[in-house]
Amino acid sequence: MDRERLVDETLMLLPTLMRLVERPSPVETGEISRRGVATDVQVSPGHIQVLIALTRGPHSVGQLAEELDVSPPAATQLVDKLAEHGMVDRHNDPEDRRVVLVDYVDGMHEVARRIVEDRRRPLEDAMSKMTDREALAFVKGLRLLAESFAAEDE
Amino acid sequence: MDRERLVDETLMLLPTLMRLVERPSPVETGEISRRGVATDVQVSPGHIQVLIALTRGPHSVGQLAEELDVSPPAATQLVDKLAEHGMVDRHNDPEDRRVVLVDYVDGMHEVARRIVEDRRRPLEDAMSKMTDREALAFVKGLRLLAESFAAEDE
DNA sequence: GCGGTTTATATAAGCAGCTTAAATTTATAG
DNA sequence: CTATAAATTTAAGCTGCTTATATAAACCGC
Repeated sequence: MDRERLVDETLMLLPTLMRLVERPSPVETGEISRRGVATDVQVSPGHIQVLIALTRGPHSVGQLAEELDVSPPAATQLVDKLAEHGMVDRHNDPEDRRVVLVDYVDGMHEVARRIVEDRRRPLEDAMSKMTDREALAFVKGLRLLAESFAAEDE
Repeated sequence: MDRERLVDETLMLLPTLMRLVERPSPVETGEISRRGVATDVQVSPGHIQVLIALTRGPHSVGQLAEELDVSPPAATQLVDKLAEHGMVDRHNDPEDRRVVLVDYVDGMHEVARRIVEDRRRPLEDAMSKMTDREALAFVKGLRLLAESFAAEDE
């Protein structure tokens, strides 16, 4: 098969997709405002990642950095903004007072679920046009690509 | 099938993949320096997109902006940098002197091919671990996702 | 042909999200 | 009990985008 064409198409598609994903959707901020959170909230993909990670329980800043594959300062920043908007809370780990545990503010679990839900919509739309096999292959491809690029810079 | 899990995994994977793709690979800049172009060249994904687009012939700045789905100033910037490094050239379209046609500098076609080749490597690695069906499904997924996100902001 | 509008590009200013380097606080080890 | 290491934060800086504005060329109705 002509892999070369597929590779080139991916090289063209990926950055464009990246820009689209980053591009703040006006709909989204509208949705959020309707829920009583500040109108001008900017939920970036990184923030969504944090919100999703927290559904699996509280995380330290370092764990978040590792899970998202960003530097610790970047994780701090993400948490900062979510905390500003009252979505998450920091408290010290009693076991090791250096670590900062991040968790949802009481009651915000549900709000987070709905914010993530908004972000999920375009993905669900896209996946609805794939067969099960295709959807699985797509996610597998993302995983392989992430591994491959990660391997590149050691 | 459990699409919800796939969607969530994608929401976690995509931003991380984006960061990895953006992350300048030290190897790459080294490769480039060996070819006589300045050592500190930073070939971003956007620049790669331009180089690939130009393999299909000269493009106006506006055409590049449209093809990469970026604003015209962003396209100007991308061309600026490639021109600084002597990769591409601007000349006026004789048919319409407002449009700036961008094309490879004489002899740089081959250099561009090799620069793109470097960028292609991690993708080829990843795709080598997929079946033909999977590779096709993966690219189809990227296309669908791009369409879906593009549809979101009108 | 001639003013007024549209189109293609460029310049300017600004912002978001990352990075590395340095500072701070707490834990650990000898 | 001091020296070192680890977790987080602060600070500074860079890149790649954006919108708003400027400039030059083309087009259009008359």
